[in-house]
Order: sequence, then C-alpha cells, then structure tokens
Amino acid sequence: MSKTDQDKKLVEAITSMDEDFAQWYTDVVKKAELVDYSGVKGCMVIKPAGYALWENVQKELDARFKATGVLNVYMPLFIPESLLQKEKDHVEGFAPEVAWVTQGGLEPLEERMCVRPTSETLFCDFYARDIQSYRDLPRLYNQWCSVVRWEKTTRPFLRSREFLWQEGHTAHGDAAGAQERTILMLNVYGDFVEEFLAIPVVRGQKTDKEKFAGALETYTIEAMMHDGKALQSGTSHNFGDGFARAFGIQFTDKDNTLKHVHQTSWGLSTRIIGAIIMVHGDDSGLVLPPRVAPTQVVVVPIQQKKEGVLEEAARIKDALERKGIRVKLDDTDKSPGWKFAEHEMRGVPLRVELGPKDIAAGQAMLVRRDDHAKSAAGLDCLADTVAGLLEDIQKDMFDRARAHLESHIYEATDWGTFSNLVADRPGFVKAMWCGSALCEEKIKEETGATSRCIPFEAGHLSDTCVCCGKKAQKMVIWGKAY
RNA sequence: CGAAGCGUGGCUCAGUUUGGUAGAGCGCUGCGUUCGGGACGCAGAGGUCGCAAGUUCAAAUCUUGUCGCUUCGACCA
Repeated sequence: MSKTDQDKKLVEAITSMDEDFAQWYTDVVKKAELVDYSGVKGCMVIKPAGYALWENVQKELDARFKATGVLNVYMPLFIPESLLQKEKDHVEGFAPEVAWVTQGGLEPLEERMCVRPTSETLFCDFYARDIQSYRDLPRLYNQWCSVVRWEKTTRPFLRSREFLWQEGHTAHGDAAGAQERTILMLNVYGDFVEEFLAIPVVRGQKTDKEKFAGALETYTIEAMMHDGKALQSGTSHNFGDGFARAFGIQFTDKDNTLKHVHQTSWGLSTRIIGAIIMVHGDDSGLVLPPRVAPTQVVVVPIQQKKEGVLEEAARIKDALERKGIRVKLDDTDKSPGWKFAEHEMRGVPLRVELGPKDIAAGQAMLVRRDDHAKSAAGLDCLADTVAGLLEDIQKDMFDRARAHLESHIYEATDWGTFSNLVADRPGFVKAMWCGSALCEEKIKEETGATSRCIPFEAGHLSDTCVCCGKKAQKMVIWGKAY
C-alpha cells in the first residue's frame, strides 16, 4: 500500500486534532473502545479498555490515600430531601442538577429522596452520631462510588449524568487540622496526576465564585489539554465548621468542652481519563503513559506461521511478564500492518516486532508509541531494555506535556492584551485581579475565560486589576475550561 | 434549557428533492494464498429504513407527534 493510501486510511479512522479537536476526541474514545453510548440518556457504557484505565487509577490512588491514613467506607445511594437541605449553600448549589426518587414500589414516598450528587450530607449525618470524643478524631474516610448529576449535555468521561469517582470526607478537631488535610490531599492528587499520568498541573486555590457549594476554601489542580483548554482534574475543599454547625457534629475535647469538628472533602473522577486522552493523544489515537497503561507492551510477530516465530514471541512475553511488565502477544491472523495501527490507536506505549530476520539476528525491533522511534534490541537482555524504555517514555511524555503547558501560559497587565490573548492564543493567561466577583463575571462574559485558580506559586505582574484597574489583590490564572 | 445537524445490516454512509421489488464500502463467517505500516481471491450470512399515528392502490421517501444521538451556547467535576 502506498504512503498516500495509508495516510488516507488513518484520516478516515480518526479526525485530525488540528482540524476538529472535539471530533478527534469523540473518534479516539470510540476507536480505542474506551466507552460506548448506552440506551440511557446521558450515561455511558465504560468498556473494558476504559474501565481498565479507571482500575489502574483506583489502585494507585487508593494506595496513596491509605498511606496518609485514609480508610474506605460506603454510604447510601439516596439522600432524603430534609438531609440535603440542612446546609443552605450546599443545597442551592446542587438543587438544579439532582435526580429525585418519588416512589417506592407502588407507593409514593412521604419524603422524596435524591440520588447522591455528592455525599457531604450523608457523611455529616453519620459523623454527627459517630463522633463523640477528641479520641475519635481525625476521621479520615473515603468512598469509591458513582454519583448522579442531571447534566443537560454530556460527553464521554468529561460530563455524564452518572460518573464514577472517589470522595474523601474527613473530620478534624481544629481548623488547622482541616486545612492541613485539605492541602495534603490536593498534593496527593497533584503528585499522582504528574507522576502516574504524566500530566503536569497547576495547583492553586479557587476564587469564591468558583468554589464548592458550602466550602470555606476550594483548592484545585488544573491541567491543560492539547487544545489549550483547562480541565479541573481534582479538587480539595476545606469546609471549616460550617457543615458541622448545620448538622450538629460535636465532640468533647480534652478540656471537657463541646466543640464542632472542622471538615474537608476531596474528589477525583473518571473525568481524569478525558485528561489522559486530551493531554497525550495524537492523530493516530490514544497515547497512554506506561504507568497507567493496562497493556504496556504488545508483541507483534511477523510471518508468525514460520517455524519458531511464535515460540520466540511467547518467550519474550514470558520474560517481560517475569519482569513485572504488562504485556500482550498479538497472535491473531490479522496482518502486521493492521496490528501496528490497531495497537497505536489503543495507545499501547511500546511495540515489540519480531520476525524471522530478527530471530536470525538475535534481536527484536522496539517501537515507541509516543514518538514513533524505532530501535533494535538484543533478545538476551530484552526485558531490561524494555523496562528502561518504558521509564523513558513515562518521563518524556511528562516533559513534553510540561513544555506544552509552560509554553501556553501568557501574562497580561492590561485589558487589551488580556482579551487578545484569550481570543487568539489557546492556553492560560496570568493576570492580576482585584478580588471582585464582578470582574470575574465581566471577564467571563466578554472573553469566555474563567478564573482557573490563584496558583500557590504566587506571582506579581502589576499593582492593578487587569479588568477594572483598581488595586490588585491576587494573581489569577485564567482560561477557557471544559 | 436555547440553536443547528443527524437517525437506513455490526460500522460509515448512498437512496428521500420527484412515493413504485432496500444498496455500497468496511466489518463478520468458511476455505485457500499471504504477512517488516491497516493484504488478496472465492463462497456466504446479515436490515419490519429510531418509534408511533396519518395520507395513499403503494411510504426509507410526504404529514404530524415522539424518542435518541452529535456539535455549539448557558449550567456544571
């Protein structure tokens, strides 16, 4: 097949990302068989390739939670209306998007119940009974579950009516304990996403306008997608004692006085899979970082019916498995070219090609998914070479994503520059802000950008707000978001 | 919830304007030849045209309703 024909075929399979990023995303999600649409409006079927990603995310993140003392629990799916209503800001924030159960069996319910959009109220209701003494604190609980939010429009992984996530809920004896935990968990997310998913993030605090309903402070990790748009990839909230007062969560302290607990919550959802796709993917499809990839290496035999080829390929598979590498041998009767394209589409980080010529030369060909680099490697120490290469790929993918992030963050000190940057340059814009929600509102209306966060690495660009010109309080990172 | 587009074998779509025996490519099944970037031949299987009502001798095609999907906007993780 000619080069032109080959290009044509690939273009037919996946829309070019520069041509139409939204369509590219949908194509990749479908072609890599991560999800399928379901008969349930706004809900997706997560297929084995997609769910395997989530399982790897769960496994790693769960271990990191537990290393900080967190224990897993499970809360009910339903929340009675009266419970949801106990904290005013919280119910106002979620009311527009909750689904209600009004009937049980054949009888209407006396009190309707919503399907949890998040479980703060359930944890609070539980903690009010569960916590008595300072000896019970801190409570560090987490649950893996799905939640329901009645979204109007949906996209695979990025927004669906039901999605999988984890939500951690902690209670502490004082404000400092809650604040410390809030930041700790934000950094657990940040480190996990950077180290495991090779996605660089900006860590910072949300403005009042963008913070969680009922929270004192919300912290976030913001990732930049290939198209320059932001994806809020994990959040950590400090509730202070607001929920504790609304729900009556009190404990007896060492000094024999009753005190309210201080709480936090933090969550990360299957949306992160959307980030993996949109940060690392290319026109051939998905590109998975080795640490999260369900299959890290695929062995493709060439002329597999020739004597000895499949046997040698199986030996390679065994050797890699002994090294702890997740490897598949593709011995289906498809042509090699078909297999190359297929496994690239699915994002397998490294391909091992093995044919009669290689065997004669005592080598195999290694082809990286991320940069398509091809090299020969001796069969005698192949497992070591592959293990090293997987580490290189993980590191290079992170470095590449970080270079993309850093080269797409701009600075503006006046309105003209700011609005032009937002309009013309995909990416984030750093600018000073007076602290007023009115300016945030105006910026959103006129440019489409929202405040992503006030980064921990504070900066000072000028003394005046980029929007109103009044005295600036903070430097904010602005951008268009998913 | 506003705007636009689309529903025809598993997938991508043609056919709808002008009503008249349901098509193509890919995929799938079997056999054979192939195999270093989506191979080829031969033989097959597979569709009440999203659903419902209406007009008509006759509806994938016209009318009305309804459901679903995609993209954009508002809302949101």
